[in-house]
Amino acid sequence: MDNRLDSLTIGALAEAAGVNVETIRFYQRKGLIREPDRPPGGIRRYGGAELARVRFIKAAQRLGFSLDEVSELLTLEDGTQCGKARKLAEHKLHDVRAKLADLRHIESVLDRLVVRCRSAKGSVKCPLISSLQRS
Amino acid sequence: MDNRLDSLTIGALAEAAGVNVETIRFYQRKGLIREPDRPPGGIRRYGGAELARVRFIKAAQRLGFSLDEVSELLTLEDGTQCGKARKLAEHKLHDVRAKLADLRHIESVLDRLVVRCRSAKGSVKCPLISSLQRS
DNA sequence: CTTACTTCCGTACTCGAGTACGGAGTCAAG
DNA sequence: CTTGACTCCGTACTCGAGTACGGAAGTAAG
Repeated sequence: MDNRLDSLTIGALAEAAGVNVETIRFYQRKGLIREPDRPPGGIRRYGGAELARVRFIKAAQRLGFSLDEVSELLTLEDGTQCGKARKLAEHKLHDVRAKLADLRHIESVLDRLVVRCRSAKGSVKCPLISSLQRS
Repeated sequence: MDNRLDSLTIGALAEAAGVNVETIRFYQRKGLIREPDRPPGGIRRYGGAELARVRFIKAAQRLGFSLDEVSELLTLEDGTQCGKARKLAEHKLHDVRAKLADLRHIESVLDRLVVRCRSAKGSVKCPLISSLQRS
């Protein structure tokens, strides 16, 4: 079919996926992508399947999944075990919401302090610093 | 004044600040807290000032400041350079808001996918998995 | 005085996700 | 057939914030 995509060197694969060669090798060591057989005394060739995998990994990472979690997702590649995939996503969503709550709290505290600092021109002590000293 | 707080061993200091002894030693190496002189052949004693510093560090960390940033904040301890402190806080607030935006986006994508997975009972392919394969 | 707990100190390890390095082998162009 | 680029492979390093280890020396209680 698509010959350009079926005999990629590791460099071409990396380029096509927008990652570093070392990243491909790192994923191989982690078992995230298959390491094609090496023709005796030659170099390995990669196909569209490997490219798709690297892209899958990157897409999952953008949603906040760690490589360990990605490797679980990869075992569900065929799309027939939606329940398991959903569980992983629900769990991640939960994590994300927890982080959001943390950050929102930090945002509000920081925002209040910044506002106080802005209107503290010449006040005795910096509100930010004294807040840190009190807490 | 408060003798209990003015001759703390490193262990007592750590305990009082709610951190590990190794953490104190680590902060000392980083120059975040002063290392009291060691009486010849004796052990170091810490005072309320060191305890306040550890607490300051922990409070700043809770607001998202890294130890490098905390060490900048510590140079403003006297509270007379509110402008500088405010700049640091504004910058951090900016970072926090950027992270919030990222996370909100992730949340919405993940939430949509989870919802689709829930109502995809028996559909041909798991929406989450196919989304990862497409992106 | 002994025993058990701390301190001191340097070094090394942890986690996560890569990145860097160096030497040997291979491949394609001129 | 040489040159330069690329691959292979193992090992080591990066960052951030600690944690762990191990041996020597100090300290407190009985």
